[in-house]
Amino acid sequence: MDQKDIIEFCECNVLHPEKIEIAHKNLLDNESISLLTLFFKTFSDPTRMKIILALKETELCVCDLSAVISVSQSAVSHQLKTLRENRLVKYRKEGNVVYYSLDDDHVHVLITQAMNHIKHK
Amino acid sequence: MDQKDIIEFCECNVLHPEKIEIAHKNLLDNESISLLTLFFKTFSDPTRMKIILALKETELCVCDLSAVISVSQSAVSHQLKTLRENRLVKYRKEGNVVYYSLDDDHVHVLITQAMNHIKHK
DNA sequence: TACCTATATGAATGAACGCTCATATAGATA
DNA sequence: TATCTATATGAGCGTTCATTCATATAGGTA
Repeated sequence: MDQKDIIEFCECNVLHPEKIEIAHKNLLDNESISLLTLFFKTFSDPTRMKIILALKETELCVCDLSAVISVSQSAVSHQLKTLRENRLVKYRKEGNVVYYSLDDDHVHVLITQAMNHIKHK
Repeated sequence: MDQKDIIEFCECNVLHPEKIEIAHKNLLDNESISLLTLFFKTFSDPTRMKIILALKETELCVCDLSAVISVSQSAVSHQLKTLRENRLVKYRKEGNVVYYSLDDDHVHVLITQAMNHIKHK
């Protein structure tokens, strides 16, 4: 992309072309930005976060989840749908009962790092 | 907390007390949940994500940022306020011009890990 | 078959939020 | 002082989204 094209958008005149060039190299394409922000958005809701924490060590049925995190069955089901769509949980059915578990072991590494960030501020 | 209190909320009856006890130990207090989800929420907006990426290697003034990520000055300023409040950026003033830079070197580790997660799905 | 139960889901509602537009503020300069 | 410019910010608007409520679905059991 041309410097000219990059700069065109701006409404003011205090521009630093060398810095802008460096910054521009670190940007990502829109598709990546979208995937990235949607991923983080999944972790930005308290109900979903509680579900993820609850499933850290053991599978739970919807009823268990509702009880453990004190959220209505319907709300839990709605959020489980979001977590399923983002491939963060998987499930198995046993008769009427659906057992959910984490689909990604690495998730808790991310959460732990975020906690450390918060603590050190 | 008593099993009885935990279970009270649930509307159904298929409960697994042993699993519930394990899950319950991994929950966090409401304050921690709130801090954690607010932290992730900061990364869930495309404009803020672009700002963070742009600032990876160099400081930029508001005008530079607006130009690099092609977002209006006003929108950039609004999002910078959010990033400031979450202590993700710091700034220095030089006359009229305000230079922003990242306040946390670890942030990009988190983003890189998130990217890896997405790629492997 | 009829009914009970665990889970899923559509619609409605209210709250949160990101943008635009207009304007305020503050530093620089004439 | 008067004005110009870079940045900040309040109000308003439209959209997104999490919850509740009502209901659908599907598996079990009598």
